[in-house]
Amino acid sequence: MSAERVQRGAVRLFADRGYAATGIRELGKAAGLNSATLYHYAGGKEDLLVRIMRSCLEELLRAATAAVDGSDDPRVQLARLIRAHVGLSALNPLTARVTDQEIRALTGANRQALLGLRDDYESIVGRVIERGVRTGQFDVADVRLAGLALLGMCNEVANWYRPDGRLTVGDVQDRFVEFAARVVGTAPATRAELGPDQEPVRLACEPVDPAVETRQVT
Amino acid sequence: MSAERVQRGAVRLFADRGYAATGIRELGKAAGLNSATLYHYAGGKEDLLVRIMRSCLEELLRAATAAVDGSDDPRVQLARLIRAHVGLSALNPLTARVTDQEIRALTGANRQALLGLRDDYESIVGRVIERGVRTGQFDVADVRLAGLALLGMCNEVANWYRPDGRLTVGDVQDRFVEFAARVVGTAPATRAELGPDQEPVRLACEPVDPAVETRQVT
Amino acid sequence: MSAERVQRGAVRLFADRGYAATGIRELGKAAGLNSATLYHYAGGKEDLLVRIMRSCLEELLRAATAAVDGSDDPRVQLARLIRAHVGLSALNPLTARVTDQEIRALTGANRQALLGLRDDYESIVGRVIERGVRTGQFDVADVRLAGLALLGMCNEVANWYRPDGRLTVGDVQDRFVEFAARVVGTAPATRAELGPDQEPVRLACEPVDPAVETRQVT
Amino acid sequence: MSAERVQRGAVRLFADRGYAATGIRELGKAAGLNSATLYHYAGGKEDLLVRIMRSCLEELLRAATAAVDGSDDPRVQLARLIRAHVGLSALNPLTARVTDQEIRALTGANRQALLGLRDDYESIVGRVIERGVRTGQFDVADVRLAGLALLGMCNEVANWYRPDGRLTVGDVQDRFVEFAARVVGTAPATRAELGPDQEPVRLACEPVDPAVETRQVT
DNA sequence: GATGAATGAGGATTCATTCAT
DNA sequence: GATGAATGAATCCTCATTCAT
Repeated sequence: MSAERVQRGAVRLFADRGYAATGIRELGKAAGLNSATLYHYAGGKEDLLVRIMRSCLEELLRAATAAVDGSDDPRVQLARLIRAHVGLSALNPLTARVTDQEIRALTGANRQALLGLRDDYESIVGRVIERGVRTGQFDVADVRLAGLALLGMCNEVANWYRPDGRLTVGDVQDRFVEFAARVVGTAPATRAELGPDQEPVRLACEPVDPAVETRQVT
Repeated sequence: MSAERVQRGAVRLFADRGYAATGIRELGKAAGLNSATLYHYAGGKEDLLVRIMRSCLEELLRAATAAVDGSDDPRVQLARLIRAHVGLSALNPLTARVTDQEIRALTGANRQALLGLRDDYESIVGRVIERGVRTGQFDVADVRLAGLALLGMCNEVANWYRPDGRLTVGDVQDRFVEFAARVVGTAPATRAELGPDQEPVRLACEPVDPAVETRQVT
Repeated sequence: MSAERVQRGAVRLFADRGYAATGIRELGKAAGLNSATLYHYAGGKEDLLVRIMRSCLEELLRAATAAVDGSDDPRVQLARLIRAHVGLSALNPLTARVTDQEIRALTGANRQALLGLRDDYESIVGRVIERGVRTGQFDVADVRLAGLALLGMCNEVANWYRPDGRLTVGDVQDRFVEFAARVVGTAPATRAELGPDQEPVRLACEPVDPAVETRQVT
Repeated sequence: MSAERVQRGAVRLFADRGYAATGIRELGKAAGLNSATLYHYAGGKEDLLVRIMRSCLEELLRAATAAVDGSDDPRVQLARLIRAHVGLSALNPLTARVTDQEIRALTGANRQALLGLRDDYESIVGRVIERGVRTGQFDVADVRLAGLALLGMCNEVANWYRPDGRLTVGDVQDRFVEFAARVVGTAPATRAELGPDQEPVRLACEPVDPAVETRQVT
């Protein structure tokens, strides 16, 4: 399908140069299309970006909801959230990077809608920490700050993870679950507690060979 | 001095819209200058960005070096590093954000030079963790990952800290020192161990009233 | 028949926005067709315009010829000409407007052909005035100017007449016959002199509900 | 002054091809400027058109007001109005044509504003006819229609008058004053009644050598 | 008879930059 | 030190048109 080829080319370029610095002709060339034809599939540059970001945020939100719904134990919920976030970011680093950095490029209703999705996700994380603190399982002085620290940690995974690097997605998930547990002052949930692993989803818009310059994990 | 007014206006706009999306006439207007006059002070758009980023990275590097030089104890070094990084980011959130996000906008030698500065800083952090692990004070399974987690946490401070928010710079520094200590599996250095506080530097290019849309800490 | 639906949609759009400002996709949408299908019926944008204008000018010419042929009395001929022109314009205001204003949009042979038709019509009017002056029935200082004044008066009917307004087509015809007679310094021909009324023709390309913004007669 | 050269070139092209069919690059070339430089002077294509049309309508309105203010006699007022309208159209045929035909090209507030000016002018004409009818000097069955006929006659002057043709501006004014008087059923005001002649204004935006294809008076 | 896909050319506008004043 | 004028190149996007299906 051609619409996906367009998106994949766009994600690579947006991740590399940034949305504003990427021209429509470049986007066309990356998809093997005339720049005019691109409008047939994508309907404008911002629409293209919106669709990419929306697919990423909606999947993140879906995965986060599933993570929280599967258990009542904040320790387990937190571990699953981290696994979901890290997994999605590591499996789709370019899409995740674009989604994280280019919200400012959106205008009007598009911006509001996607900011809303992002806020929805972040408040899921916040509520899990709150509950952990209430149950006494977590030990955090400032719930809001702890959430921001965790989100920061996870968000940046997309900036350095490389599929062809030293670490598998599972490795990074495991380590980050531990980091997160430590940040909130609890023991990481065990594999047994987590239940069957939720495979992170590979997004249709994520380029297959992310040969993009980035900080590589070695 | 007018060159500083130019930089401050530029930082605000770059942080808000991004470098590529900011026009040189906007930069001029923000500084109260004709766009042609701007070339007198800043000598082109990329030069302007380079100077901003260089001042930020050099200060970060200076502060990190000072942090490490003042002690041999990895716990103390880590705490001081975190305080420096968080302090600089929180006191200069717009500049820090631009510095973190716009390296990709640079070309040729400028890019290489600033990537070099960033790597220099990151390797200081890496070495401190390594030493902590070697001395047995830190408990980390993967040194590289721990460094990335800490850097991620700290880098994103610039994305949400607000001077007029609920928390002082010192508050955030204190909490993040604790988070960092937990991530590497150690106890945070006490105030006494840290010695006299190194005041974070307010950069000349940081706008005074950062009334810029961002995720606010509440 | 679909070709007529295409023409009707085109006339409305051309009359509203102008030929050059109307896109071929708009034309398609107005006819409920894909823009490619439109080529099947109309064979290109200019062809579409030519056919519209030609049908209007040919009808005008036909009606003018019939008006002149029916009598030898310049007073009667003039009255019939005016009735024909005003009737056609009022019954087909959108088509008439397009025909009057968009000759400049035509190229090459198309332009020459339609300019020819228009000139043919105008010289019929001119000859009637000339004859009236020669017979002493008309009192005009400058034949050419009188013709231009009459044509101007009648041409603009298409710019303000509204079928759903206060006046019927017949009303306007009657008044304009009187105006024209006065301009050339004669008494208007009576109904009896005119003979059986020639009903103005409703063109196939004229949209049925001319809900187009125009100066309304109130 | 360069801004006038821009306007003059624009008027010629707009009158010739129409606003929508005229490209910005053509406008630039006609003024001997790069298309980008044109924005320096004119600030966009629509702005350029608006300024042209406004100058024409404002002058028309000014002249009409002066015509009416100078006398209480509807016959005199009418004659002066016609002289003003015809004079302005004949002295500035290209500008007048553009002003008359391109209102539809305007958008939003621009359109409203200029439609307002046009309506103001037309209602001046309407009121003069009304008064003439009330005083019994004019003999018209339908005031509104008489006004439309007069306006139509005068408006089209811009479509055929040529400065280098057979007739002077004064000739056309004289004849049209007579036509108008006849249309409303009165005797034309004499030169003595009219008082000192109001010279029609040559607009700054009217091209000096109107070598533009048009119906020539011969 | 109808259409989605495709394209080169061109639409208006803004770009970063230079330079004479 | 400061600026208005100027420009070629680039911006995003729409144009009219063709053609395989």
